[in-house]
Amino acid sequence: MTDSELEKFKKVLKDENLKLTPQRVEVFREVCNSEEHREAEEIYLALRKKDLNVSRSTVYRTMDILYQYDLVQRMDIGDGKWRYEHWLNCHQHDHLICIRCGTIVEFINTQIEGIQKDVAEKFNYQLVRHVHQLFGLCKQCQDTPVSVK
Amino acid sequence: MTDSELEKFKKVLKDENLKLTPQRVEVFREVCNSEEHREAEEIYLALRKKDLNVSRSTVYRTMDILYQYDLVQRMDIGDGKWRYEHWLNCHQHDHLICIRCGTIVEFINTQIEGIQKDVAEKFNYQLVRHVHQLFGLCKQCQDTPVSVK
DNA sequence: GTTCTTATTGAGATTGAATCTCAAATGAGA
DNA sequence: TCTCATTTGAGATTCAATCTCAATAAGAAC
Repeated sequence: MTDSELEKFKKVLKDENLKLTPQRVEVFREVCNSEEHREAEEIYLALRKKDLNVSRSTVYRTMDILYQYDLVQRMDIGDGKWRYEHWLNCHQHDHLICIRCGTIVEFINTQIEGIQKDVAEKFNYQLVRHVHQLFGLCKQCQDTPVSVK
Repeated sequence: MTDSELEKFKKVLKDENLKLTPQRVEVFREVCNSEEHREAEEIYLALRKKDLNVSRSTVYRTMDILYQYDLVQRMDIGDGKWRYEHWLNCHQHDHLICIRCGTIVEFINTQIEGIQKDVAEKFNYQLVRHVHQLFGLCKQCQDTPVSVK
């Protein structure tokens, strides 16, 4: 987490009359310093492991704030859990997800963006956001036989 | 629900050693005869309204079977509930979803399919399925002021 | 049609992620 | 430093979905 990222967070808190607490800073730092796409529970456990004891409730609440004010991105791959990723210097990407091992890879395709705009326009929808996820088997899982119990 | 659709369902049940029960047929019929994208609960209530008393458990279980054997399509728009739609004569479409009123419109764009294949290939993923959802405001919601309580 | 075996149903209990509650603790402005 | 509204933490609650298990019913064999 760079200083400018922290400043951005502080500004949002100030502007929204939210308090700058150590817990909130630790949660934000934890998200910023990882390139993974993690669930709230994983972020909570990562903090505990570092002896930064922020409660589960506070992690969930802070992730909500971060998402609400566009400081993190979140995605739902259909298993009922939000996955969070930092949203710094890397706007506008979509995801390739391995259905066996769960590996998530990001991709950018500017062509699709244009098509999305066309589709929305055609149906008179004012586009706000989109979800575009490709599910498949990553190279490694294609080459690894399914283990038999 | 046409006869051929019912036959298809019967064949799946037979092939999988599953029994043809009146409850399963009613659930399948209910899904086939609607063009909506409904949650299991809504399907359950629709059946009750018609005095076809199939239990909630059975509706959930039957939807699982129907999805598992590709007789229905299901989607997750991020609110923690599966929405089901019949999957007859209309494969391969994606969705435009109004973030205010929830209206769901289907769209087909063959160009995107090609791009998806290219992306998967580039990352060495063997493509299995995809989720592509555009969220925005439908025409009506754009023109309707937000009601104040 | 009858019998038998096994799958299915229904009602309620359980799960698990996320949210809510409320007393105690703590920011931050005065 | 004081004050007060906000935040925290722990546990309770919510809600869709799944599981459990006794009662029921499908459907194969005869």
